[in-house]
Amino acid sequence: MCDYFLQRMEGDQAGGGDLTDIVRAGGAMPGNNDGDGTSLPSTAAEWQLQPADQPMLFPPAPPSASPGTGGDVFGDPFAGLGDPFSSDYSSGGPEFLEGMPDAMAKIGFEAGPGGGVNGCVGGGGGGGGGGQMFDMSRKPLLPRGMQMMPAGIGGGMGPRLMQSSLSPIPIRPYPAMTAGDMVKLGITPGQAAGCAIDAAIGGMQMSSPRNNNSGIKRRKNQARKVVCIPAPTTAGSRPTGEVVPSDLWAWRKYGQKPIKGSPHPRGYYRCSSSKGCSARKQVERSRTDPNMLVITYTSEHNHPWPTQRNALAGSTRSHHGKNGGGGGSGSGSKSSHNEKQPQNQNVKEERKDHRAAETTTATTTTSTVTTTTSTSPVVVKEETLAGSSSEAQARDQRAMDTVAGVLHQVDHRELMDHVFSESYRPMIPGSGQHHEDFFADFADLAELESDPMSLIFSKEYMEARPSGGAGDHGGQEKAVAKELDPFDMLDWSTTSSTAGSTFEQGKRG
DNA sequence: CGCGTTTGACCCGCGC
DNA sequence: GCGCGGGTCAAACGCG
Repeated sequence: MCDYFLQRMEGDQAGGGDLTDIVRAGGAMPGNNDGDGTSLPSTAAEWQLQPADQPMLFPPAPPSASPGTGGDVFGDPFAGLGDPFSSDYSSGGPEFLEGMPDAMAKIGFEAGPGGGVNGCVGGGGGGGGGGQMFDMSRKPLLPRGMQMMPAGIGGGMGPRLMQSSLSPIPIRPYPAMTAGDMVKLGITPGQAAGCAIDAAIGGMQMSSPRNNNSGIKRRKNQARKVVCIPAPTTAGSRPTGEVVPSDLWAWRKYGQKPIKGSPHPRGYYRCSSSKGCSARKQVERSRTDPNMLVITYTSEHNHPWPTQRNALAGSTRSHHGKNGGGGGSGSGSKSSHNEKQPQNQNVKEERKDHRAAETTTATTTTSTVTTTTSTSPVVVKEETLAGSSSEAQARDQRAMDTVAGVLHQVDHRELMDHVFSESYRPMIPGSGQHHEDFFADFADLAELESDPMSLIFSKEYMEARPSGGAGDHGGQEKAVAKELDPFDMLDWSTTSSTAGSTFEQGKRG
């Protein structure tokens, strides 16, 4: 991997200064072992306990966690963040901090040399202006508790972890690569891993309907959102290792293609929640870090959250899996539908949809929001392509490859607090439901007998969690967090077993 | 029966 | 204009 990465990185300065906002979302996830057998903490407590100076590889995805898609047309939960990067913070540094919203202020940024924000991927060569993990040209409204990668991948990418100095909520140190790792990867402090995401965005080709029929232009001017998440590897993986995190939308796979230069194929998914919905997403693994999945959301959902009927369609297969997990977390070996949710869960999803559906999405410029939930590091990048170029395409995969390295984590509780705070609450015309109500609904739902929650905590999920758990915070707290954390409701089930040949094949096209 | 995945073929954008 | 690579279509098939 390293060699490959080096090759990829050689001659590439990570996009120079065009690196943009990359925020790492992530958090404790159900502990499980990744392909490397690395045991990872699954709870906040665990994360905390994780020695800051003991870098870990990217944590595997939790069997029941996903980037979440409750927030926007892309099905992204972070859509609720709106466009936090709307204001100008190009100067970064103190100015940046001052103007930074409360959420951001708590992140504990370190003013890097040159006024840049250290801790951000210094795509531009550390500090100062150049690229940065966060696009300082935009106002980063990160959820409280969110923390930037300490010392930044670009600024030093050290193992040391930055704790939110203001947030009482402990920030889990993200098992990020160490400086040494970066070096091995050929990433210099000046090269923001996060740059990758930007690059990926810029160069990634758009998935879109064919021109001849749909009339939708291809590759250009299409809003999309890139989410980098740890790939479920254990409970949520197929025999072959293919893992597909699910979100709250119903997706139907309509294609798969091997991507040149990548050992992993890219899966193409279309929203099946509603006919005529143009929402699509592409799922592929990071070339350099198989444990990371790069999900690109394209187009918008033209409908509210999956209706119970629609969402359920064909979902029984996956949810009534032989493993009986009942929860969608990649239960059956043949669970063909990773993305489907149990009926009960759909109920909740519908509620969530009320707020999610209205989130505006397409941004006119690049904006990346990386947040960290308690269960999974997630990098979200949202942008509208102004155009495509070979150059961008060239950066594409590099971006993805490095995206994993720039994720940041944030306590999911605070994250959600922000996500559902007034600031992030999507404007919902005709909807009088406020976030308080929303949470109330959550609470109510949590109490339901056959509540999705019960499904979420599938057997696999529970088993995957380390028994010891370093449960300093106590199970009760965790439970509460779970109830309030939509992300935990996400399903990380696997796709059908028939796809087992997915990675082996890769000879299509 | 309806939904999903698989997968070969086709189409299109783009670079040369 | 050609070839490559990526994205989509759609028939075949599986599953509950």
